[in-house]
Amino acid sequence: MSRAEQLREVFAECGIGAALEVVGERWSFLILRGAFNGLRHFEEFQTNLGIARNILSNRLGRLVEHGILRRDPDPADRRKVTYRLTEKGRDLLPVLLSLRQWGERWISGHPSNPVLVDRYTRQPIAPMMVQSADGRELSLRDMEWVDREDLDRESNAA
Amino acid sequence: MSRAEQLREVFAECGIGAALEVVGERWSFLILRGAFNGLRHFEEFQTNLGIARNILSNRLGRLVEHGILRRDPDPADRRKVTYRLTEKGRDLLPVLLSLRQWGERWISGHPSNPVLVDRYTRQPIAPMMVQSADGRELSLRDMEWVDREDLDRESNAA
DNA sequence: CCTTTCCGTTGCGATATGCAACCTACTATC
DNA sequence: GATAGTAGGTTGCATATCGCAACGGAAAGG
Repeated sequence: MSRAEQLREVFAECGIGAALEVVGERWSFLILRGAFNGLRHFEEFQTNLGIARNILSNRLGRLVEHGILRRDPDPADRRKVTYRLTEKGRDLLPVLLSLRQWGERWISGHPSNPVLVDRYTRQPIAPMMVQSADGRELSLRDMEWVDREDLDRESNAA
Repeated sequence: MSRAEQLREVFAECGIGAALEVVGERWSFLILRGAFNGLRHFEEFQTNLGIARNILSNRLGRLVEHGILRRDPDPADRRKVTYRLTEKGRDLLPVLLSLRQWGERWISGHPSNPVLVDRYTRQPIAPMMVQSADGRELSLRDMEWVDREDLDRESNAA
């Protein structure tokens, strides 16, 4: 097995590694943040993020390849191309929000702008947290890592 | 203000960028995954992840610098150094879990091992989701990006 | 002593990124 | 319909980061 294949295994043996293979490169998260905030066109991403054009091109291509963004011609202006989130891409919102809330709390020290609010109550969304199946908030002390097979044996024994 | 300028402001201050400066490099998330799974020693990280030793040294140093890991001598063996998560580091759990769940759902297609369970009910934890302040699950359609000052004006007007 | 283990560091080649210039469609203006 | 400008790239080249293997000091262990 080649070194590259070994690495791929290391990355892929866990959902985190699998996810990072797709969105773990530099700029990918920032491009996605832009997409969630309404950026659609190449030039918008480029000027707003200050990313190098070749890298932006590469990242957009990768995100499209992996089905996270959809690439369509702009019907209003045939020079333009629109990049938008697919469902797979939109489903990354919890990742982005967790990261953002952590950054606000521990690095920048203050909430950033704009705020994501409940459209109807106008209240900012709640902090992301880990919850039990029945909705209680869990801290690390309340949790345990269990091998999947051991867990199956437990439930069979019960 | 032009649309481009509006967008520039949107991105100027954001916790995501701040967070990525600290944990956005290659391997950082995987090292943290290891730490959450109980890895403590340099050699454990190295053999478990297959990461190059110089890079591992660099990343551990950065994570310690930023207060995400604590570096202590091992009282039982003075050759050894233990790296453990600080509170700031443990607070990254929602990020890691969101990423992992996304990877399981959209990339690897199956849950990975081991599973994080509620210590008492033995049930796997719930999927990470975005919630309103009063605990309802929100989808993107239920939410809206609002400028912080506009939001303040809204609440004053009400 | 002598060997092994642990946590790095160093040198060097390979890969990824940044920057500027260039290119091809298409659009807008006159 | 010639000219200029815009959108979305590509290409060449410099720099930064990464991966690998070899080496080193300090502490166990025998």
